[in-house]
Amino acid sequence: MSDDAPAHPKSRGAARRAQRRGPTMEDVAEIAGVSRGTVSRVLNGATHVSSASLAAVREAMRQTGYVVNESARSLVTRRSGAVAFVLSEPPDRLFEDPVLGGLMRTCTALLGAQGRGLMLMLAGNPDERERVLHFARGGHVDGVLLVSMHDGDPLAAALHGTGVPVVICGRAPATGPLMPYVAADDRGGARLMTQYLLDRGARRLATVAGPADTPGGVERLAGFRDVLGGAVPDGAIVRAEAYGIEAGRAAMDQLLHGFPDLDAVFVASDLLAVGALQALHAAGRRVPGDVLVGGFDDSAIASATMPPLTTIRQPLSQVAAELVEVLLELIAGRHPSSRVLPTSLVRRDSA
Amino acid sequence: MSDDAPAHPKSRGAARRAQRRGPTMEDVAEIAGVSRGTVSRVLNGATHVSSASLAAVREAMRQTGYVVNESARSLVTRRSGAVAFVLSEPPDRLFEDPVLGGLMRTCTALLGAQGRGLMLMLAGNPDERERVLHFARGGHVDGVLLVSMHDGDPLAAALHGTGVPVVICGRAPATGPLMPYVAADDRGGARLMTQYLLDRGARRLATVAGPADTPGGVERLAGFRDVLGGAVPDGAIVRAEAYGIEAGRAAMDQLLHGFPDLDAVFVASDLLAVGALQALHAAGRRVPGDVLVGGFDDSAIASATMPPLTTIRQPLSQVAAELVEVLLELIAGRHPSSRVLPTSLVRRDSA
DNA sequence: CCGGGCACCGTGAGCGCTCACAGTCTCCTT
DNA sequence: AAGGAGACTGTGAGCGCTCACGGTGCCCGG
Repeated sequence: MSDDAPAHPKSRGAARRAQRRGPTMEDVAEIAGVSRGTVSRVLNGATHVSSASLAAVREAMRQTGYVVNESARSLVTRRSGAVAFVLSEPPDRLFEDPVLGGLMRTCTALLGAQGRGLMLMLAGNPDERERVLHFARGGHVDGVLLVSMHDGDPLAAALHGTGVPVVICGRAPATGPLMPYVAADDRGGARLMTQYLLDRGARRLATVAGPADTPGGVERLAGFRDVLGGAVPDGAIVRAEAYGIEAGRAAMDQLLHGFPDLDAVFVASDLLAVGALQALHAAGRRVPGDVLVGGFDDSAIASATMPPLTTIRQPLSQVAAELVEVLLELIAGRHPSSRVLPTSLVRRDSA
Repeated sequence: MSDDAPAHPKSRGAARRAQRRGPTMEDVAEIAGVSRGTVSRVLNGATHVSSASLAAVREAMRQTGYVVNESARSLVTRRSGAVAFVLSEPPDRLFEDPVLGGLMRTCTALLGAQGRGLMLMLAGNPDERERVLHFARGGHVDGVLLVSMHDGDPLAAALHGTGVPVVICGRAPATGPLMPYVAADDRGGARLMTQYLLDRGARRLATVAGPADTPGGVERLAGFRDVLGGAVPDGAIVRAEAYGIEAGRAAMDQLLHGFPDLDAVFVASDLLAVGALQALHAAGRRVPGDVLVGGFDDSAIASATMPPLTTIRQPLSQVAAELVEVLLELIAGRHPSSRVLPTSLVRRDSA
């Protein structure tokens, strides 16, 4: 009742220090026998600091266990040190697709090495979208990595409107403001695979394409057509409803129905290919004996199927690296260009 | 040379406003004809605010597009509004395991609905670990969700030392300070599966256990033993090196070698089971004809294998929900208890 | 008719940092 | 020997917010 308030006004400083969370720059400065300004200088770059005071400050920091208060710093610099990783996808995509996990992981590691944090945000419904926008506008993040598979994503344009640097992973929306993107060469990869199937002796080629509103769905089909020219019979192209296993099975069933004597199929994603493999198996077709199957992504699942999937490898860690590089450039005020990274063929047993 | 500095000191306010990023509370207050204090009150709770000024402030906010500066707020409240999601794992785990992705996604969504952000952090090496600790100590996050599969993770103890609320997903380290955790009932699940295999007629049961330093590796094996009692022959237990497909294949090969007449195998994770299935297939054993195979996790891959995997389902979204609930309680200063959630059997074709 | 209570409101004092500026001190040039 | 160019350092003024405090006005009981 009597000891919970400092008795003397003069002891206020000490009391404050006692209840305060951690040491401040001021404390460090005092111990090191320098001023706030000098401590600040060693904190950012340490230019124009004598080696004597540098050492003193370092020692004082060590001794006090000082860690800089990022909020205070952000308040004045208007930089947050964080970037948002925005997933503009139907909610269950992340569950199924290991590709995204890898991307995220690599970005996090790369950003972390730069002392930056990665904030994960979903944008699967209007509420979430609004939150992302609010976040960006509020300056809580210095930049946004937008992973959007869908063309003409309204979020991309809206985000662009906030003035926050944005780089898109996948493909820039065909319409709307242009902003830098990083993507794997889907079309080239599809060409690679189609040609490979041809080289392996396929004569009755079919394809399971991805949804039409995704770059993968458009570009990979385009690559398939590039190689085959006009020689694609009716019924040899079926579009999957989504990128899941179920969708792949359904599409393959449909293909088997409409184009029964196929001897090879290019499937627009590994996950889809898993479903296709199941449908093929159920139909009694042997892979690769009766039909060759080529996938796309080289996701972790590709080597787990039976038989292991011949597929197109997306240079995922390179995509991640370029993604953060481009974003960092953007944040630094430069104007990096978009990048398309080459894909390559990974031969396994399915073709 | 002459027009880049304001001519009159008196115009400074206006110039500042022009170059300033966004409207501040002060601006909103001015427009609404009230004071900063009132604006602040409507921002947090709006108690003791007349409906007239409430409306005026709301309108002024709308009109100016005001969004609160979180850094300034954090600076004084010492709360950041973010929580860290720390992955204490070898780097390639996330690539392979869809379970983590789902957990992350659900946590992000749940946290987001509370207006909180989720910061993804890796802790796969000492550098990263140090970064996490630094982050926690710096008060950049209000709490930490530590996903740690390894027992006695030094990070858990270190994190506990920072005073930041921590909840562990998986299992609390047996040693060290006790902190709340949320886990699925691994042991119970393993019992469930083992009993099921027995009920299906298995007589020569074997198991591929997870690494010994993981709760999954310990608890699931314990559950297996619970049911079988002392009746487990030599060679019927093989420990996988890791949780990957390769490791599963290797372990199954070893089992086939040391315990050739097995008629059922309980594999400690779906990913491991994928490898096991491959090894079995390569050895010419049919599943489930010759040997029954049971997995664990019910990850997305379980329905993609051939045959689809009978497995134990972890209530992932419930784990996520409890995880954030417990953390939020902790942050609020309460003392929630740990939770263990029931698992269930999912019957597919492999057993 | 006056004093006290209550709902509402404005104000000042910071939170811990950065940045520009104004010193100080040393050393080199002319 | 005077002057200036650096190198180094300290200081003040905020960044935009919250929180405690001290006013107002108004209504009610005595």
